[in-house]
Amino acid sequence: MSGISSKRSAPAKNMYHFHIADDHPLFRNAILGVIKGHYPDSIVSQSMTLDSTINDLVEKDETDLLLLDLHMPGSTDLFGLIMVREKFPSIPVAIISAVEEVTTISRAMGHGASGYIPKSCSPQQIQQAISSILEGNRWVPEEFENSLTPVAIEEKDLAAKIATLTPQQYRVLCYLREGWLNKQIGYEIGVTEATVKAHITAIFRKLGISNRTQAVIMLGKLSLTPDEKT
Amino acid sequence: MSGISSKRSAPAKNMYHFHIADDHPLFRNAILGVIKGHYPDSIVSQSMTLDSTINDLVEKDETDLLLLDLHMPGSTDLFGLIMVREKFPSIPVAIISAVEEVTTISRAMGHGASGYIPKSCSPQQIQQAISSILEGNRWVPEEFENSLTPVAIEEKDLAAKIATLTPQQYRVLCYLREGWLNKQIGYEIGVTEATVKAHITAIFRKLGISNRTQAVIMLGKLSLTPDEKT
DNA sequence: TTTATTGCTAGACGATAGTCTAATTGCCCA
DNA sequence: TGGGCAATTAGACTATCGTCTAGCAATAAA
Repeated sequence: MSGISSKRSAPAKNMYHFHIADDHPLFRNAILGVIKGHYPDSIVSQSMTLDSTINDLVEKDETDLLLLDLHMPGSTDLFGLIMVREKFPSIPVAIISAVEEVTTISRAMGHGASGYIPKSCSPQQIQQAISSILEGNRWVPEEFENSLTPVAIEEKDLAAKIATLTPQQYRVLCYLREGWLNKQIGYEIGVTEATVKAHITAIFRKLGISNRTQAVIMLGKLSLTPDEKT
Repeated sequence: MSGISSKRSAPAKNMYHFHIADDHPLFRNAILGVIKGHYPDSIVSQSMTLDSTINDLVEKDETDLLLLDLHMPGSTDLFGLIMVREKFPSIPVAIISAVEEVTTISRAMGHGASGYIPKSCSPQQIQQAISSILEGNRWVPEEFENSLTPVAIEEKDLAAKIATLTPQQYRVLCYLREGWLNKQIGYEIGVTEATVKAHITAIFRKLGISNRTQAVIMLGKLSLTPDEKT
């Protein structure tokens, strides 16, 4: 509408819809600044937990880019990425993370991330990464471009099993793996304890296990290097 | 007694007592070869699980060197090292591991290991490491000597809590964290299910948690990088 | 519309987990 | 030689977990 000269895409195409999922307010604002600076007309929604992220994305599946922190309540590892990629395969995901190790970056990209942006990146780099991903490319910091390795088979298998879970089962698993009681989980997601139990039984069958402890152990395989703090 | 010329120590001093704790038979034999080659009169005992390792060491606390694999039934992480160091502080521990990352080596050394021997080491290097540790030195591969970092405070705290556990509580925790049922654990260590429960309650109090799932989550903090396979 | 399927819900019931109390043993120390 | 004291053991009891069965709604196929 205003003085921005239109390129090949319609000007409306500059109105991207971003979603920032990060529990760190400072960094959320930093990302917001970069986005608003380069895409002033874009819509930006935010969430602070994995559970609420899923909920938000369900309501607006026209999201153009999800900026996902690897470390937030409900998921401090690759679980969140796997969940989101399965549930919303059409939404590109850019990982935002303080971890800057090849293995972590490789695993994230191997599980379907469209980009990996270390939190140490400059605003310029972040902007560059975002626009590149919006164009359909995959982006990692230059120094890692040629050193990515494939994901382990066992991890792929696990991801495949997780992918068969229903949305509600995902949500339950979010809290289960944090050590919550069924009663607490039920209260949190608004159903009876009995319902939670039913979901959990279904989860166990799909994962091929028989109790919640084994679930935690199994999902522990998706954990990152112990260096993450943010 | 026989033809070995005596040095400053009595000839009996060459009769060291080693203990190899590794569930990989091939590598156990490799280590055994190195030891028998260089210390032909030494006594070598072996174990394949963390639980049995503890039992063996109780019976013979005059062990001169424990060669401990970081990855065996009962502990696939730093838990075994922390346990052994607390229970037998006078026994030097040389870590044997396939993992060759600075962070892992730093953590192991920070938790009281006297040495860290990657499985890729040559027999010569292994022999060199062993004799150096027997002399009271600390040994890591040359390339890591100047790049070790201190252990995180949270990890030290956790180790301190684990250190307050009694021997039997350790044993129970070994199996608990692998997803075993109380009944199974009781059968394994030869006590009633009721007894196992009593131990578990005590463990929860010391760790400041309230159920076994949280125990698994908590101890998961001691896990190594996801690359270990051996 | 009918039929089948899938996901969400929840109650009933047996199994497992966790707490509380207490007896037994071995050990250190006055 | 007796106390403390810590560790281990276990029974009784309650809470939580996990399975089974089943109703209900939404969606897809016939």
